[in-house]
Amino acid sequence: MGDLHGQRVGNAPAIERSVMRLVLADDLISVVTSANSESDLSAALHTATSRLGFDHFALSYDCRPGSRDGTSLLVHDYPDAWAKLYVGFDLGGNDPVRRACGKSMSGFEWRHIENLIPLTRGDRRMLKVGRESGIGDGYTVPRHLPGEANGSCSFVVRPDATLPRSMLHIAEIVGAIALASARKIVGAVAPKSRPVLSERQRECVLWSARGKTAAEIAVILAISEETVIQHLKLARERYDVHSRQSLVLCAMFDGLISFADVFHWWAGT
Amino acid sequence: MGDLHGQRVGNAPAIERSVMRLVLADDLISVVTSANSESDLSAALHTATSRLGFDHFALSYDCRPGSRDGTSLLVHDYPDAWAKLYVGFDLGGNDPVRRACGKSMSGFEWRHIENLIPLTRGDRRMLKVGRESGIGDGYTVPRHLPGEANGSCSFVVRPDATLPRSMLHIAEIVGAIALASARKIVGAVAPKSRPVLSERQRECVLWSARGKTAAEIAVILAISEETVIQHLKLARERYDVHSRQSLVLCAMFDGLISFADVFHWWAGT
DNA sequence: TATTCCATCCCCATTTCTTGGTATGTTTTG
DNA sequence: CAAAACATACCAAGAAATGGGGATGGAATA
Repeated sequence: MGDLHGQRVGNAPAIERSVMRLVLADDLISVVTSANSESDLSAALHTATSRLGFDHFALSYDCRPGSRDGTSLLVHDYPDAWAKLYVGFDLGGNDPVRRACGKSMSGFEWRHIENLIPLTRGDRRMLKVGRESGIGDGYTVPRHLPGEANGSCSFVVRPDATLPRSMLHIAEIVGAIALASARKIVGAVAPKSRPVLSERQRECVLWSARGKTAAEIAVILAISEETVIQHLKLARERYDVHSRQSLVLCAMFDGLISFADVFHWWAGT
Repeated sequence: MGDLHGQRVGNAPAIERSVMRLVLADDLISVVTSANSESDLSAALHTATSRLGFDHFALSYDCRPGSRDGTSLLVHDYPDAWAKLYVGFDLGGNDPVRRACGKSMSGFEWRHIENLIPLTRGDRRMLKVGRESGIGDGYTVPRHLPGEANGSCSFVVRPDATLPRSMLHIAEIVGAIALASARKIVGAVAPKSRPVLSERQRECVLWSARGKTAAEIAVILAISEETVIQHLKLARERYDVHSRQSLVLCAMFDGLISFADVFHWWAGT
């Protein structure tokens, strides 16, 4: 084996551990990927949690962040004491981990949470109560779909234990896949035959989303203003909506235009 | 991942490949993590790209409008032909990969892009032109921070090559870390500079997003139409936009309203 | 306590959008 | 090939949105 890309691989036990980690990762990934129901997902995460060296997990997926009657999914195996406190006092709205999720693109250790958000006294009190209820340090994988959903998947150890640091990257992948599965489960967004706009219609909608008027779009696309109006008219009829706001939203929901399309252009101007 | 799952300890070449992959992953992660400038990041991604078995990479990171300096970052090593076409014809606004980023929580293969968004003829044409310019299949890792930024990191192979599937999970991690580094380089946006709408303003924007006119919103909220117009006016000024389309998009990007807010209401009415 | 922000209401001039038509030539597709 | 879809262009009436002025009372906050 020896020298790989300039790095010594190390001794035999190290190799064995590496192989074990990778095989473990592949195993867990396939298990979590195949989860097609809430109970499947819970079982898969339970398995992953213990085999990665954690004590607890919690996955939450909210289609409507901050609202009440939205589709949401919460699976966890937290100690009863903590679960009761958390749900009973609606601590979710004040959870610093949850807040930190909005500030990170990838997984983070709870011990480093102050690098992401400032902690208030209430936050520290909450973390302390958590420790008293069996919740120690943790690693949380956040994911966001602007305008659609927020989710997080946390792997947690007991108060007297330390995070299995060599497993964090695997936890990151497993967590991400678990969230994708969660989205599949609650979303169940069937790829139905949606009304697709023609290319020209899409362009007009995009420029409209960027805040341009029909006259401006006409100049940009080098066509008549009447033609632009016609394209937008037909596009509205396709979606059966009567305003540009709704038209833009429909096009965005269908993935015909994206935030990046709009904001990137804004940034470059 | 099924192809990975089949690999088992006991097969010497398989073990070697596994160890190589892990060592490679650890190696690349530390290289990409330590990137502290645009050129660092470019070099790190260049290394990662070739060692993962890809031919090209492209990372883009876009901050939301309103943030001051360095609102976006783009590093890539695409062939000149494609880069010139892409920039010259402003193909970014039509890029289906970019659009698909808004619909996925984790990395996706370009060949499966139709599972995420519908492809128009123009999209297919663009992909075809890409292939003629040396851009084949790819794997893109998207990340979103509501109200702050969108980013994506793509790893691409030549048209005649196939994606190194066993490396995709490592690509996912490397891509995520690269985006985190990009965020570090560009600089996190101060959250207080973000315009926040008042509750009433937000309500008006939401009903506007649902396709209601000012007069209708007035009836719904039981206030004067003039008041509704005033709320929307102030909201537009906060975001410095001049159309309801843009206003709705800004509010949605900031997480003040969501697709669920709009479409669930549509569904339930 | 003073100031700022919020919610509410009003007016007016101008621009833009929506809706209803019609029309011609090209491209795609069954 | 024929039918359908697309891109282009035009007209006209009425509805809606935008941008510019104001004004009041209350709540929060510094």
